[in-house]
Amino acid sequence: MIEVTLANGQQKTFPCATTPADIARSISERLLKEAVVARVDGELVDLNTPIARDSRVEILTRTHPEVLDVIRHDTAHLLAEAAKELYGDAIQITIGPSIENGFYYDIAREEPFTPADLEQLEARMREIVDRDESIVREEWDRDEAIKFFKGIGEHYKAEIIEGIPVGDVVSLYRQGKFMDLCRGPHFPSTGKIGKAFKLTKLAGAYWRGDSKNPMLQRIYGTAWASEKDLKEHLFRIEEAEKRDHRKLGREMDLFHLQEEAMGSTFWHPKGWTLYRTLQNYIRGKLEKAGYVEVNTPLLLDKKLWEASGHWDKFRQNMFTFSDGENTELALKPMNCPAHVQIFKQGSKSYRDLPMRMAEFGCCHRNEPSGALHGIMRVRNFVQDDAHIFCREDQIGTEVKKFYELLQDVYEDLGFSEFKVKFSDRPEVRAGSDDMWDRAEEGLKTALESENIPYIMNPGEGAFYGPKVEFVLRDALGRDWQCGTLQVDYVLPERLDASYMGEDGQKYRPVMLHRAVLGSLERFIGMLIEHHGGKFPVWLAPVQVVVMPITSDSNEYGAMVVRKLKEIGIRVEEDFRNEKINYKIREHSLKKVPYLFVVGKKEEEQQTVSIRKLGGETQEVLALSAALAKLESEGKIPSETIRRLSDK
RNA sequence: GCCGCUGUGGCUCAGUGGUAGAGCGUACCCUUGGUAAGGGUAAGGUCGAGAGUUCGAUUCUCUCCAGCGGCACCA
Repeated sequence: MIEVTLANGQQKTFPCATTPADIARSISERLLKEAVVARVDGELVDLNTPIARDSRVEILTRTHPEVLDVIRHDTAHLLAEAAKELYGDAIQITIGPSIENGFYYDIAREEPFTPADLEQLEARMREIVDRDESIVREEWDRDEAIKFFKGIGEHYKAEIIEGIPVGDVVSLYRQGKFMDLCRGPHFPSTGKIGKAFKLTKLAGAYWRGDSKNPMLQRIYGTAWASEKDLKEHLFRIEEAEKRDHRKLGREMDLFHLQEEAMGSTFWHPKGWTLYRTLQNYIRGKLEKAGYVEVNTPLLLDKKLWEASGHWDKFRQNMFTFSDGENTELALKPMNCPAHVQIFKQGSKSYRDLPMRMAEFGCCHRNEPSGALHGIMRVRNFVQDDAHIFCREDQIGTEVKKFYELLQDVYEDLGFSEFKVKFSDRPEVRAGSDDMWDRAEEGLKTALESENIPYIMNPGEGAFYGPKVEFVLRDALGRDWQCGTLQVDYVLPERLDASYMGEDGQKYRPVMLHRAVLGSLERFIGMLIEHHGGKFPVWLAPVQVVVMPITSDSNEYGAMVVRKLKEIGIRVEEDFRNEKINYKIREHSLKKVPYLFVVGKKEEEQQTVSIRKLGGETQEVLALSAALAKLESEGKIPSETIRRLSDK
């Protein structure tokens, strides 16, 4: 007999090898009917997994949040079964995990799948749900399983099992005539999976994620616990499409891209205003945080990149050419080596440290064509880059100061949430293990002493040092890695930077690479999507449009425009011979935060009728009050630094 | 770079083996209208580029380019 503790704390005894299904039945027929998987001592298992010892058992139904993953995984199996039924030996199945919002299955097939195939597959998946096939776990000997999958022509599956140690037992799941290698758990039958799923897209994907391997066809799908959840998800996708920065960039006349300059941005007047506003905002913050701004050459001799180590690792992603004489040059892909050159001019003393050197550095990287994406991933971009040259014992304070700056900026820009990721040494790297130990330790200590919670991101550091990444969550719940902070002992060594210490000896400075926004292009793309184009007033490229009701009020309107310009508001006038409805609609679609309507009444009383973007009503304010309102709302929020400590 | 899809006026998109159409936008005219589209007229296209099949290609085939969705990459 075993003793089972239920979720409500109740204890019951059952015969040995009782299954969660038996337990559910003992509680109520209804629970048995609704049960889909169980959690035994913290681990999710099938309903018919025998329980061998005293355990805590929780019976889960489909509405439990952890079950969603199982639903998605089950749906992936439905897809594989449907595909085998429809295409048989013409395909091989490989892997099909659950992912955020859904699942995918990678399938090997000569012929490409078409959207029509997706419809067929989806219809067949629904049939399999209707058939309500039992899903049964079987334990196989490893070698037997390999033989089995080879026998049915599933060589990818066989290859996966070959990676499992000899003598191990592998679990297979059988549903109808379909067998798949799988760890589980799964629902007891296909009928319970439900039909709140949809196949969404087709894509290529490399076998085992390696570009040297053959390419498989990946079918993506989304799956949910209920039809309602599915609908909501599809609605969210539609909303995201409406906010696409490429679409809004065009509609709001911010920028454009074209073939002749692929991967580079043509900033239109309004977009450039936005860009400059953001840049000036950051510039103000940096100045108050004790940075100095510099500017360095775009073109640098290849020798410098060889010395820094970038040539070795990134040459294929650099734009290089000869000057026609003896020199090979590269467009800088980043600013660090150039900043070291400035540091090296003259001799530096420990008294000069920390030296915080910032640059809105214009970088070029020859990104693979398939990587380009709107203005989010481009070949020509500007970073809000800076390098802090400091002593090792100053790392902690500098990390703290940077973190404060970062929090301050993110808050101003309308982000309330961000995550911190810690990336440690990658496989291919520069510098000794000893150096990496020190760099990783120093950075971790700095984070921990500031009580900054972080998650590990193993092996993802830069080639010269460990990296902290700051990941913003936008209004649609998507994550964007923006800020970064990297500790680097390698470059100062390689490029021979030094300072004189208190004892008159030469020392190597440590270099902290850091950015708050990352690439301005990418950040602006993200800002556009985060705000759906409806920027806070201080960022909006056009803050106010003044529009007279009839041409009789043009003169008064022009005066209002003049007054707004005098106080530095970005204002446009719309004196066209159009109805007020038409103008309201047009400028609302262009997402102008404030529309000032002026007519006879306003002129007589020296007021303006204000319509705020998204509002249904209007507010009539004295002109002087309206000016004061805009002046305060339109101000760049860098006037005060809230949490920044003094140097 | 790899796999798939797409490429028609400024934008969104129809369409056809016999060299093209709509809506919006633009220009002009009428309209002076109080908070999300007033009316009329007109202009505007080498149908992504090149080659091939054909009497004839925007349409079919091939190559290339770019965009889109993924994968790989991301100092």
